[in-house]
Amino acid sequence: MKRKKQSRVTLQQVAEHAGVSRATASLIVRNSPHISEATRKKVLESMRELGYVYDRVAANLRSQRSSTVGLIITDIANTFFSELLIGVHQTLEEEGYTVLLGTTFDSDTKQNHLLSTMLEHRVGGVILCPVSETSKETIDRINQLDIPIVLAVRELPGANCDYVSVDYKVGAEMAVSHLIQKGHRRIAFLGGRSESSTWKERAQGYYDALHQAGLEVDSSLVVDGPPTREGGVAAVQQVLNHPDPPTAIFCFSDLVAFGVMQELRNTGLIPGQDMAIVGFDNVPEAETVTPSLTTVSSFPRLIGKHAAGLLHERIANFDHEQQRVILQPELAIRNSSQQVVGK
Amino acid sequence: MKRKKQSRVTLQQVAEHAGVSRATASLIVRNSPHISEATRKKVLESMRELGYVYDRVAANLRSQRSSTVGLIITDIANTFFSELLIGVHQTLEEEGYTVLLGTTFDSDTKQNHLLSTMLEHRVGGVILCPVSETSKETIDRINQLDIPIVLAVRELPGANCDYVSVDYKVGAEMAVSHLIQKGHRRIAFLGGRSESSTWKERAQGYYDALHQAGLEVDSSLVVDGPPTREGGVAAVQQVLNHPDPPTAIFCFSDLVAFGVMQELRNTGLIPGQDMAIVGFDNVPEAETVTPSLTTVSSFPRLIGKHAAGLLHERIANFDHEQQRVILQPELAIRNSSQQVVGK
DNA sequence: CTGAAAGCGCTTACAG
DNA sequence: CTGAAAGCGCTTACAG
Repeated sequence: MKRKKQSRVTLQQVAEHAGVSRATASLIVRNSPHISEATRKKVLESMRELGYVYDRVAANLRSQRSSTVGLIITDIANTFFSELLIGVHQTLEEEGYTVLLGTTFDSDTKQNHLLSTMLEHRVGGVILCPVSETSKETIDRINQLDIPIVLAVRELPGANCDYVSVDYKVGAEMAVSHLIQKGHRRIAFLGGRSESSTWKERAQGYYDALHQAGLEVDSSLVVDGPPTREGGVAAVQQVLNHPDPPTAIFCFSDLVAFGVMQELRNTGLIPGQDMAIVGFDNVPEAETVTPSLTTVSSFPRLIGKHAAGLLHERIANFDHEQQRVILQPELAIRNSSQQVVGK
Repeated sequence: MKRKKQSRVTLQQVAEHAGVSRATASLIVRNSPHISEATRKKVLESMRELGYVYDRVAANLRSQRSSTVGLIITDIANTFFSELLIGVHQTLEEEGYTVLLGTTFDSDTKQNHLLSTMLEHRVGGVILCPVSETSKETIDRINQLDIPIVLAVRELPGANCDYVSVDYKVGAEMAVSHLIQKGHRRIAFLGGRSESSTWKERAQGYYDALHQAGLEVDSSLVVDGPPTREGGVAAVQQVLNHPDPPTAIFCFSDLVAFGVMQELRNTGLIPGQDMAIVGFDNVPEAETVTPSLTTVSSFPRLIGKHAAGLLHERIANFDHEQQRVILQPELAIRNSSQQVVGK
């Protein structure tokens, strides 16, 4: 059975069918109040009968508006980002936006490509979780087009945009101070890209906590790498071969922590008992893994909500002054860090 | 510093700047081969200088094409769906599509709303992971508009669409047969919405495996519920109060299994030792949880790839005959089911 | 409320 | 390759 591709029903056809002008029909789809109830009903009925579907794309083209927004993240397989996405979606869909999603997998090329595509699609704004080596030109390009952009999660030096994130430095400080309080003196910091602002801020918190306790930083206990399970596995291997190995590990993220715990088991060590572990993010899995993971809550869904809110404001008022929202993290203490060190 | 919203550079302006006609400029942005190298270079240079951004929306409107595709899933926080999303994205972005993402959280209202919005945005097609109680009207509506649609993960009775999924029945059979082989005679089936095709198929596999082993089905060991961690917690509570409790649990999904394991621990039972557990999906966490979870691999990323492939074909050739892709699952045997029952 | 006209930024088709 | 014209489906502005 061959089916002919029927063309879309237009507002013109609806108007004819209902016996009104196209202008009137247009007012009705846009919910104008200056229409008598009788006409409105008649036209809505015609739409239903003809199976009319509003063409938002044509409308946006004519009125120079946009009802889409781009969201670019680095890794959707990371629960942190799927939570952030939920926050963005919830807020933006309420406001009537549709979200174009792109995942960069931390590739700058991919990021540029995605941004171009989104701009070509006339997005009204972009929420960007930038890749580590994002160039300032990337942001400049968007600013020049006067497309509102909100950075989330990672800051870009010199970028002139709204920014929303969590205070990673304070989070790292909380985590490391907690370990120190449990008696640990040799604490490693594993995983994460050392180029990224998110890593640098955590590193700063890590240093600060050590200094406050009068401990020296041993840079051989700081090993960066991909912020993934595999990255955790690789990083912990390096540290375990250390002549004077650590007794506790502060991990860049929960994902890294899971890799670390897995690899510890592989080498016969029991995480939480032979080695204290603290993660970062507080993903749902952190609660259910064994031992349950002490970690820093970074509230990704809330980050998403705030980013969406800022973007919405910025779209409404482009010249609004630049805003920064920095959420305060919280330490969730669980079993992976409870053992007190007794020498 | 007030900035005036500058309007978009148009192809017309580019043409004028380069001293060619608008038609020629249009041919160049569309990579037509009938253009001399010199002209092409000149025009591309003008584009760069003026900061031209191709307006794909206007182009699509004129040419009656679409470069977007809708993807509707039920829960992005579920790794199964984020993996599926990755598969869809990878395939579709290669083909030049941009993905509009929507999450229904299993609400029919939300699903209808998302579909409407996507149709209004002129999507070229839709990949739908339908909510459990999707009405046939929902699909009819899309079919009437001649918008290609591919169903993924859940089948809808009577829906006249391409479909891609995993053979859940066979997967469930593998899981339950494995438990029977380990000596279990009382095996519960926990979690999942009993209205959904994905549940029914698993249930069928569960029944079949029991029958093949000459075991009777005890319907009090079958407890449905939300396909989430919380659902697992709730379901296992019911079964633990059973006068003749099971020795093994086949869970609707890994997520349910994690909830089950968590709750077992809460009640003082050791998962994998006091109670054998098998999950479904094989999410990354299944490997790292303790005990590591025996589970059925359902290859969500591959499902996504196939769904995207089918949609792409269907867009290219609307009258192509209806296709079904059913992937074969695999059992990943780990520690949560290794204990042999000795009475 | 209506009607006729113009225009958003592009593509298409056609005569040169 | 060019140029002028028409049109995708809508909104806008304006005279009635």
